[in-house]
Amino acid sequence: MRRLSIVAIAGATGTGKTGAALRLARAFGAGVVNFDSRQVYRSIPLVTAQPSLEEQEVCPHRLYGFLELTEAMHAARFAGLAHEALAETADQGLLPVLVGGTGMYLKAILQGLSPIPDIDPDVRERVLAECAQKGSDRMHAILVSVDPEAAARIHPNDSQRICRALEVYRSSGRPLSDWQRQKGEAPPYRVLKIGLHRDLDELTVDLARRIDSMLEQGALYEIRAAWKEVPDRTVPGFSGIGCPELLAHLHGDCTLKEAGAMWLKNTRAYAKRQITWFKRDSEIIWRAPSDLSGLEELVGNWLDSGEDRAGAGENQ
RNA sequence: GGAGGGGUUCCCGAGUGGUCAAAGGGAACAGACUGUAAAUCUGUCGGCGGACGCCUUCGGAGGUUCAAAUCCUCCCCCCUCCA
Repeated sequence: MRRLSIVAIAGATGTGKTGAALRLARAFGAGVVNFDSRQVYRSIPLVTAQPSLEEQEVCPHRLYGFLELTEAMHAARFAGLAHEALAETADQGLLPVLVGGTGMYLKAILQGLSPIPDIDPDVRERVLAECAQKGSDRMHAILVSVDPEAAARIHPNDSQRICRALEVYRSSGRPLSDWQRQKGEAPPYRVLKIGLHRDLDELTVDLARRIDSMLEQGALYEIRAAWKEVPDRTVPGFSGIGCPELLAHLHGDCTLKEAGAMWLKNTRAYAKRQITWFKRDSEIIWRAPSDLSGLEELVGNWLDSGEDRAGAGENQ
């Protein structure tokens, strides 16, 4: 992997990351690489707030809207795709700019993941079935006996992580905690992390506005079409906020107004989780979306300082 | 006008003499997080104090009782039904 200089723009949903990225595209000739776990789905660009076609015309955009609703994504797979996309962007002579809101994906890209092998699908299915039957408490007790270290870290109610740990053990024959001792390899990137932060209450006002605007632009129509394509609510693509709410309305379970209220509530809660995640990252340089005036200077200086040290050619 | 039902902590909602600052859910706040991560999960959640505790709270005002959100009286408001 080459030593690329890349900019990462992080922040909660609706803080204007796309806009900030386009500023960099205009100023430096950048290419955007997504790191958002839901914006990868093809059939639901509006509901997942993918950059519009006009926005995507400003510069090359990668890893948006390429996946079928039925297909699952996960951090390791995404990181692999992102490395390719970053390299391709650099090959075009553009500054790669990672943009997104999935903290774990960004971490997987920038720090790497432990080299845990893929899980045998049969094992996975059996574990999930067993958990559904026995409940997370008893599954946790089982985990204690095979991987006490992981069990100590995972709460007995956290069925998702308990199942993951058990899957890894049963599928690979080694405890998850054992695998995780081997840290992932961080790529040799030189990274500038920029975070966009807004007060949550202020952000919520805009999130409400954005939902109204999505509905005006045909979010309901988009979901109806997606449902026609894949009439299954449990499919990975429909797990993004907005989908379950709109599907509930389409099935007559609630009014559109109620669906909108739920959508907003869930989006706000999600934004809160994103803020919690990113604020722990001490490498992030925070900016207010209302004042991005120094952004180009910040990035420009950072690029210059890197060239001095690493010499020419690192970026092309 | 008559007959019922109801007003509970930010919201919904349990609670019908003590074990009630009051179940449960939601919201909110704080947090965790290496392969589902827009997921999953945790803690706090009337005020003050380290705990024991003290103070304020269950529409309002009185009363009964050692003790009331819970019983009685009157008053205010809401809903349903009959007129």
